[in-house]
Amino acid sequence: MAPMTQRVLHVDLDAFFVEVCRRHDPTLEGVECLIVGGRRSSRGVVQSASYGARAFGVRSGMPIAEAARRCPDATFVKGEFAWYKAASRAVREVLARHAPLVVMTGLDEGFLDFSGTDLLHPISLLNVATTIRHDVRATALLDCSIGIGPNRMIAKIASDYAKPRGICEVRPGWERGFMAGLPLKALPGIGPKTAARLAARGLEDVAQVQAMSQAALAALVGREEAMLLARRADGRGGGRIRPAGPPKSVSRETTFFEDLTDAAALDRVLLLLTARVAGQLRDEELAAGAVVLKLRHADFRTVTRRTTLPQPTALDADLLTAARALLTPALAEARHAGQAIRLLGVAATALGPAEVPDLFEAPERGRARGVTRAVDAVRSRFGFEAVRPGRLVDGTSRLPKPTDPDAR
DNA sequence: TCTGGGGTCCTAGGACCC
DNA sequence: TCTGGGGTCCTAGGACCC
Repeated sequence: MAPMTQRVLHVDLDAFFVEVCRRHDPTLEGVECLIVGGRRSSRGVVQSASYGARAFGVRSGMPIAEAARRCPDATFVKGEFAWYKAASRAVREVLARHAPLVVMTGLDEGFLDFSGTDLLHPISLLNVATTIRHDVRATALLDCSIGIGPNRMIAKIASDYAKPRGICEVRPGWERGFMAGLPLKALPGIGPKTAARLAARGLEDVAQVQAMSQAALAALVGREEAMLLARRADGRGGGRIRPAGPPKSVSRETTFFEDLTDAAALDRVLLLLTARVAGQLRDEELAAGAVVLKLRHADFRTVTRRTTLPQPTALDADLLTAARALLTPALAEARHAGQAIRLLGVAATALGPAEVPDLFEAPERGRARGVTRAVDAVRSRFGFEAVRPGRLVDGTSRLPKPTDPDAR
């Protein structure tokens, strides 16, 4: 069967984190330079900056300290993941009213697939996009930009081009012309490293790639990469839009306010991270087949250690045992290298469906399962913090603060 | 200026088996 | 005695994305 023409909308919310924070704190409504990511003195990076702050050169991913230097009068806020999630869900519901298939690819963006709809009755996607922008504004109190194109890649780049509060349509046949004006780093999958590697070979713009023969391009970057680059420069790419499957990994990590060397303190953090990972696994009815421990040394070198579990599990104790067995030697290596620990993380991976209780399992495991069910029940009513791991409860074993305790 | 947290996918080497 | 090659699983690291 011939592939039918794709018709795709990409909806991208404008300064999403910033605007959601404003809706939750009316005192922020008039603030021109608003930066979300953490307190002024925190060790974090900018998650999102208002357009006012962007005028000062503030960008997401930039260290907070740098943002504060560029925009000294900015207001810094942290925000709450739960707010973003709720706002994202509200937007998703609006989008779902307008398209047969909606796939969110982040909290603040999603694709709408209209492929084949024009066979039934021709519709103007420009009109649809205009209606969606009004609906999102009215329902979720947020602005968005929309890109329309014959495939995912084009629609996504078009929405970026339309920002803020705009709509950009690229009709079939216009792809090459639209792409010609872009730098290579605007292409999906071309990040800072690849862009630098291509630039070292004299390749910086899409137009250059378009003008080259396949052979000349292959001589520069190799046959494989040449084919990929040429395809994208031509405006083809993105693949089919399909609903996201189950997650492939679940992880929690934290960067400390100060680098740590104390093994006992690190173990307490490990306990908490593991409990959060395990809790999410059970929420989503998944079991882990392997555990990955992540350390970042003071010099920013990142080390991961992985181990396969004897059996799939979502129990705190199982994951903790595995994580601890990884932490001890990894910590010894760091100590040997004279490195304090900047970040600690735990991931569950090789995920599968929740384990079926084994009829012949050891009685302790059955008890652990029962206690876990009770803990989950309390948490589902009162939140994760309602039940804390035992070693974190007594006052002497306080968790090191991952974030700056000072107010902004 | 000093670098977050949550993910996905790819590569590459070594072990092990046939 | 020396020597294949393919397939799969496991692990570590890295690039990229939002």
